[in-house]
Amino acid sequence: MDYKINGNDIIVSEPDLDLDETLDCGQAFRWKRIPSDYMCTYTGAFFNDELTVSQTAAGSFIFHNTTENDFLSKWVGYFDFESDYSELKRCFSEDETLSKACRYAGGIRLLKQNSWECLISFIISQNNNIPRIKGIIDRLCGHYNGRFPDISELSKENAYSLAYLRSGFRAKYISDAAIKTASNEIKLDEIAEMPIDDARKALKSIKGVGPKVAECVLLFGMYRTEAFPVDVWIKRVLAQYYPNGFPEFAKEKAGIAQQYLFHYIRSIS
DNA sequence: CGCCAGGACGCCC
DNA sequence: GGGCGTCATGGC
Repeated sequence: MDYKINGNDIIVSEPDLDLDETLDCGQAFRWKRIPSDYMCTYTGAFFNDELTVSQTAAGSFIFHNTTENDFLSKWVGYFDFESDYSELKRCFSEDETLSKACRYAGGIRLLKQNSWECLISFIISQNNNIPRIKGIIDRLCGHYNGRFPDISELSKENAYSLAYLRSGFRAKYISDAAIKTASNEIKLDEIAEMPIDDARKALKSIKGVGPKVAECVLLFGMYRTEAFPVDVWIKRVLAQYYPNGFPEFAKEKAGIAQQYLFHYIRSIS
């Protein structure tokens, strides 16, 4: 990853990033694409740090109105610029299906998101579709002047006071997650460091958090790349291409592989 | 209109 | 411990 400062912007060169593939692939729900003729531009946030970022036709990236300090301390980590995705994809390409998946959507990167926001977001995601997930999270943040509510704020709410979200049966789950986190019954920072099966068990003690949501929180909110969310699409991939199990060499980064496979299988189905 | 959405719960056997 | 109806809401 190479960058330079241009006035109030940071210009980044990074071949293994595609903004559409990364910011609109169902791992984060608050990025909005700005219509433009000549550039792909998104506005969004890493928890409560807002950003507007563009991908130029030439393939470089503009981090708008960003200081070098903010770029290095927040966005380099968020976009996982420290990891070498070329090397990762080279490694994945040892497997034929993964190789095809990497070629199909090789611009996906794993966003290192905020664990609290991820927990609430993926509780909302269950049995739901992406446009409606975005709508619910949009109403949630709209209620707090455009920022994501912190733990104590949301812990004061209940299923009735959250009716404005129109999140249906998920409202009571959101409330339970907030109350358990605010009371330190759930310590997200500690869970992030636990052996993965202990972390899974702890997350699933929250009402509305089952295997799939727990895995998403671990992967997207705690950067546990060995976490492997299994939904109907990934079940299909496993049955069709990996009847003898997922390849051992990719297990440490299985969650990133899952991102490529998810979009690949959907594109050919 | 009916089907389904990046599921989980509660209850059944 | 696997199978199944149910849970709100709205996109299509």
